[in-house]
Amino acid sequence: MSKSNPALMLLPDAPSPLYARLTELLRLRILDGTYPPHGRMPSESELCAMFGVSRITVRQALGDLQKAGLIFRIHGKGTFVSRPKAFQNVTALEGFGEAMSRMGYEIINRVDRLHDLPADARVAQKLGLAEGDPVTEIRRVRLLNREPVSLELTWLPAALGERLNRHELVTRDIFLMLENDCGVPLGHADIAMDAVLADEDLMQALQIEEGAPVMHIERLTHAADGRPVDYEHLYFRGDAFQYRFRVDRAPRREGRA
Amino acid sequence: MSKSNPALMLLPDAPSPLYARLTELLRLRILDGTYPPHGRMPSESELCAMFGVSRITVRQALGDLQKAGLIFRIHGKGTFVSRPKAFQNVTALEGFGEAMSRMGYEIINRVDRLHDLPADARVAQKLGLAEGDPVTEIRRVRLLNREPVSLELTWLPAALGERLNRHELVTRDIFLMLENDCGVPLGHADIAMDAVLADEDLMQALQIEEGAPVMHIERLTHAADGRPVDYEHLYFRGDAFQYRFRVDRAPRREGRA
DNA sequence: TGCGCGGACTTGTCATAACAAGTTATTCGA
DNA sequence: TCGAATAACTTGTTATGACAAGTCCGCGCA
Repeated sequence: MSKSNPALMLLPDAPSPLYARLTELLRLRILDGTYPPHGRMPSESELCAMFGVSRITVRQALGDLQKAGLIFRIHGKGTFVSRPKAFQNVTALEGFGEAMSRMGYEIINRVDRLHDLPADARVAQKLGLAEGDPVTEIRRVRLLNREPVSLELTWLPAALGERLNRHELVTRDIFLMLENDCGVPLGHADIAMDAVLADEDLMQALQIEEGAPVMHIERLTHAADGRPVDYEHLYFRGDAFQYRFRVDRAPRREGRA
Repeated sequence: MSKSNPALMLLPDAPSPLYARLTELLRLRILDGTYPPHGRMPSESELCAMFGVSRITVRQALGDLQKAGLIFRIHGKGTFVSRPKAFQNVTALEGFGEAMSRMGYEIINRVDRLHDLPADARVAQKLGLAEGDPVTEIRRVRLLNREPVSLELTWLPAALGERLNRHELVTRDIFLMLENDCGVPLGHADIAMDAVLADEDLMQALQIEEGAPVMHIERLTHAADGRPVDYEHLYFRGDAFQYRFRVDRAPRREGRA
């Protein structure tokens, strides 16, 4: 019924779902100021009329924008544009390089080690393999503007690890290579962080003093289907790096204070 | 039409939305093993028939479970239970006490300080106030099973801070008090983490040795409308605590393999 | 003047219906 | 026997319709 609607025709690809196109269109209007921060958006029924779509479609689009943090809704009042938004969807699972290059930093990875070996008990358990199954072990030092900021130990199932290009490991994130080159869509990661003191190995790798504070991050990344695909231990210099992100409040189920 | 359905009647409160009750029921069945990890759940139409609800309701419930990471869906195949799931939806903005009590730990807060004072430049900037505007400063040490795990410094606009009950600060999270008692729905938080060494103050507060590693978290929590409402510096003992959470890969626009 | 009540908005929930699109197993034809 | 078409599933998308519940404004009554 909305095939001839000019507004939606403007969007790049007709094949994608209607609500997705509407989401993008509204996102653009928010970003370009058509709907200014803290301003009220058209009501759901107005949007239905404007774009010739049903309310269920409008609500799906608005729901996505809400999840992305661009708008918020107040029952009985309306839908409003969120404030400027300092940093957007940093909640998202993102490689360190992805995040840094998005901010304009230059990242180089020094690959210290890259080889296959039998999985020890811990790695096997995390990756859902049997002890002794072949895994690829990667040890990298990441340099941000020539300064070492982190030491990263990575284990992948060897079947995946063998498909990584050693040369590209210097500049590209493993995440991107897994998704784009290996056809493994990523789903989520379980993360544990704590603070530790630098040991001998870390001192050398990160060029810091003994006893300097280091942030330790254990990250197990899963494919979209839930299979664990990438197990990492990351050590960040406490003095040179901050891990920043944004978390959203879960939709509150009634009042179970 | 589903008023007489026995399955849904088992749930505590009838007043809450149907899909929410269905979500909880399915969550229980997943947790108690009725639907085992990696097993297939009943199809959407089967669930419709089982509970006498429409597919739109079933899909909303399943969507919530998916967001919570308990299930995943494959187009054309079915809906499946995620693996064991070590820790759940910790992506959500959640108070420390909320998270710990959910895991069965006993939390006590020792309130060292609670008073109003003029905001300094940094606090004023973060909270969007003018320098010198009154803010409430709270200093707490959190004890988990009698052991100190964190030192927390909190600043709130005085208008909000005055509505907090000092007595309740001992056992309840500020987040919950803001939402339930002050009527301030929370939206998101911007977080920065790094590792530092314990100074004199931290040594005493957390009963650790000098130079012990401490995880430092700066957190600026915003209300649903984007207004900053709660600025905190948290210091966690590196040896006694891990910050754990889960992040999801950003939904890939189009080319999503 | 002030208070309450209702009407006109808003978003939230839910039902019914249909078709599209992806997966799997079966069946039929070469 | 092997392969392709197909039927029978699945989840994904969308429309239409209805009522509930929250907010706000103004009208009328005391």
